Amino acid sequence: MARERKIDMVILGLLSHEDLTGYEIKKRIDGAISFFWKGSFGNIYPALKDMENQGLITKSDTSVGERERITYHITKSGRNRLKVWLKEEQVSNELKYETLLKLFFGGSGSREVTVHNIEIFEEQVKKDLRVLRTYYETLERSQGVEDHVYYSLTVSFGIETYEAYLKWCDKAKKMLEGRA
Amino acid sequence: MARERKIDMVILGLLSHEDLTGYEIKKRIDGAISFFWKGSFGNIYPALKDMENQGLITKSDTSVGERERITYHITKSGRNRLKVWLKEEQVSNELKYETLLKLFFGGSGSREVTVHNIEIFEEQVKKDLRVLRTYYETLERSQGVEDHVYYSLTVSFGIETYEAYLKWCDKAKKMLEGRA
DNA sequence: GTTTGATATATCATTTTGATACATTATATG
DNA sequence: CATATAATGTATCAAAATGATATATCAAAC
Repeated sequence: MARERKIDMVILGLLSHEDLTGYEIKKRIDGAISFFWKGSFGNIYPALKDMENQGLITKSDTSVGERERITYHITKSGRNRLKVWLKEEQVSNELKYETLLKLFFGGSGSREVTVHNIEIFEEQVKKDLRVLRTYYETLERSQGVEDHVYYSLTVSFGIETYEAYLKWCDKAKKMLEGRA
Repeated sequence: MARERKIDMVILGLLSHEDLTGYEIKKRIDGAISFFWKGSFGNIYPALKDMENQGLITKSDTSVGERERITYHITKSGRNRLKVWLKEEQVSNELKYETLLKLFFGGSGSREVTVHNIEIFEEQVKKDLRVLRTYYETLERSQGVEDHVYYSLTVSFGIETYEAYLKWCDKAKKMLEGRA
């Protein structure tokens, strides 16, 4: 993770649409984005401080009464930083499937355990797929907005790959149960 | 990443098959495993030291001449640790697609940039798919070995998902070029 | 004979994770 | 209406992962 802090791009991307607090940023990441990226408070708050010092974002106090609230706004410099990143050639997609790790080392356990692990994965995928399909239907009903194209494509990416997962689960279970 | 150090399981899994040095462990991870997990020296060496202290592995000096070489061997306790992990219910598959992040925030750039980013992804996937298919063919030609079932399934997982990626790339490009 | 690449161990700064601490405000439940 | 519970909000910390770099030996190519 050394080198370029990726969370910066997530934050800038979100702030390019609307002003947000750190907490709200976390909520956004936990939504549709969670299918292809993650973030935590321990990640977000330091990044916000740092980016403010760099002049990529500005903060404004929007506290109500006793309740502390710091809303962040993207600057021209921040928008530029985002554009530069979008144009950068090299991308790193980091995939870590503990499920496959367990499968790969499955020889150290029993076949039943391996099959069970696949079933756990299958259940999770089915659950996520339901959520993704709900997103997709909502998008279908509200067409025309330019940004929706991009959103829609990420959701369809999820649906496409998750369906491939399920197809594989079926195949894998059959193979392990000696039916293939 | 706090909590349970996952690299331990990768190392134990590899050592359950053969004795290895830290360098060799890195090489194994960079092979077929790299499609679903990663590891670095800064990760492996401290883990080896720590696991040796815990009694999960033992080290033996196999240096040749001046050349330093520390070979690690899994203990009964280590094998047990591996089995316990295999049986653990909760798994976390952490997927980080910078490609999708760029797509999601594509509205901040131009359509051409977005399409180009998809093409970069597409090229990488095609390249990886060729490697995976080579693995698969090699496996087909050497059947019968029990462990091959597990290996074969991870490879087929990769092929299945990478094919889904390509299918999506096609769809996405068409959509962005207004052909859908 | 010398440059290049593979083998080998190790550490470091930076980033991410996941948990926790602490406090306020809104909402639901009895 | 009181009170419990959930949501909002900022912040920090230890542990773990990343990616780069340092250092050195040995084999092979040129």
